[in-house]
Amino acid sequence: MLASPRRKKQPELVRRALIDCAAKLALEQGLAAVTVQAVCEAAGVTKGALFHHFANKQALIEGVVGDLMEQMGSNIDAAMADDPEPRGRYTRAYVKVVLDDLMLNHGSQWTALYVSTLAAPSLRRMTGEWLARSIERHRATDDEPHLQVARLAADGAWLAALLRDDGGPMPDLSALRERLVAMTRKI
Amino acid sequence: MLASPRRKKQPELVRRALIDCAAKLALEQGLAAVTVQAVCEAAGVTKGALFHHFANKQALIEGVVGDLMEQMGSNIDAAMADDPEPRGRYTRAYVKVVLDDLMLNHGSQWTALYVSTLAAPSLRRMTGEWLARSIERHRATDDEPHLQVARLAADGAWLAALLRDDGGPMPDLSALRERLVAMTRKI
DNA sequence: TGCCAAATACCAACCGACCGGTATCTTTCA
DNA sequence: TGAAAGATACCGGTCGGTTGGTATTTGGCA
Repeated sequence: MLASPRRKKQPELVRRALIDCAAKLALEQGLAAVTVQAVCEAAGVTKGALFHHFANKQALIEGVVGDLMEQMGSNIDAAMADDPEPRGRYTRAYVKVVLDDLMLNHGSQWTALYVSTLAAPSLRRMTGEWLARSIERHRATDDEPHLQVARLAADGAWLAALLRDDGGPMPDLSALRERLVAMTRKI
Repeated sequence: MLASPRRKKQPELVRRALIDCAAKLALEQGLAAVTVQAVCEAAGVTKGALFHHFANKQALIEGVVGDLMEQMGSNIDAAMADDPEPRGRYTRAYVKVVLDDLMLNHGSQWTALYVSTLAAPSLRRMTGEWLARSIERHRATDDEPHLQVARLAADGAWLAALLRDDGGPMPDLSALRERLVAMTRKI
């Protein structure tokens, strides 16, 4: 990712910074706070730089979402690599990644952002298609109803974590994780 | 609800119209489409009227969300009234209401709006507190882990329905409903 | 019951702030 | 030196909200 360390300008880093700052703004203050100006200030560049890297604001947001999906995908792939049992492997990885993220980051740094994207119809379509492809790809091993329930519950937990970001503590997440993982093994 | 039919001005109806139009806009075109101007045009009044009924835009949106939660709550109460078994009654009602709504409205007319509210931190807090109170109220009968999983799965289904509003058809919702309801009865 | 002031309901016009986006110029690097 | 990277300055449009006024309704009193 890093270019030669001697160069002063590192456009790749600026691009990343813009995406990261947009993500941070979205999850901390809501999607409405993601203005071009705010993102530029947070990233320490001007609008000229932003519009040099992204054709328009929509492209920036899509960059954020794409980045998010990419991370999610590689996390799931990593979790799957450790699992010898083919049946339900994808579902187990999905559950683990989602719940571990919730436990580690105490409310998940991605949750709010992810949900933010659902508010805009265009981004919703983008996320939905990615998820559909992801599930379709593992249809051979993860198509049974009880596996679907496990994945849905993980999504629900993720939603619940979002809703209680100041409120009381999340009920035992590790127990829930074990319960859902166990659910993928029975029958 | 209706006042005397002869009167020309019926502020209660105008207030309702504003809330309804805001909700409609949000779910059809996303929360970003809910501008004060757009809501007023849809309701056939001017901005003066809107700001007479609501202190600011935030108050209008909160009105929409409050209305939504009220409907949800009364639907759940109605479903609970038909259930003789106390244990898991709330969870069963929750699952039924959520999934029936999804089945009936083919993607749910409320889903998109509900998720839209999650994008804004203030509304997120509002929704979260309502949900927490709702669960707390039924802690005596619905606090067991497998009931929590059922509710989370219902939430997940609701999220999944949102993501596939144009894509492929939802996998068998009525089967999922039966599965989750059955889950509330075992053990 | 009829009347009239006060409160309510609503409208038309307007405002400053800020939005996304562009045009143009300067700096930096290969 | 020429292309890429980024800065500065600016634009038209729209946003949430206000102002000042006009209808309509209501409640108290004769």
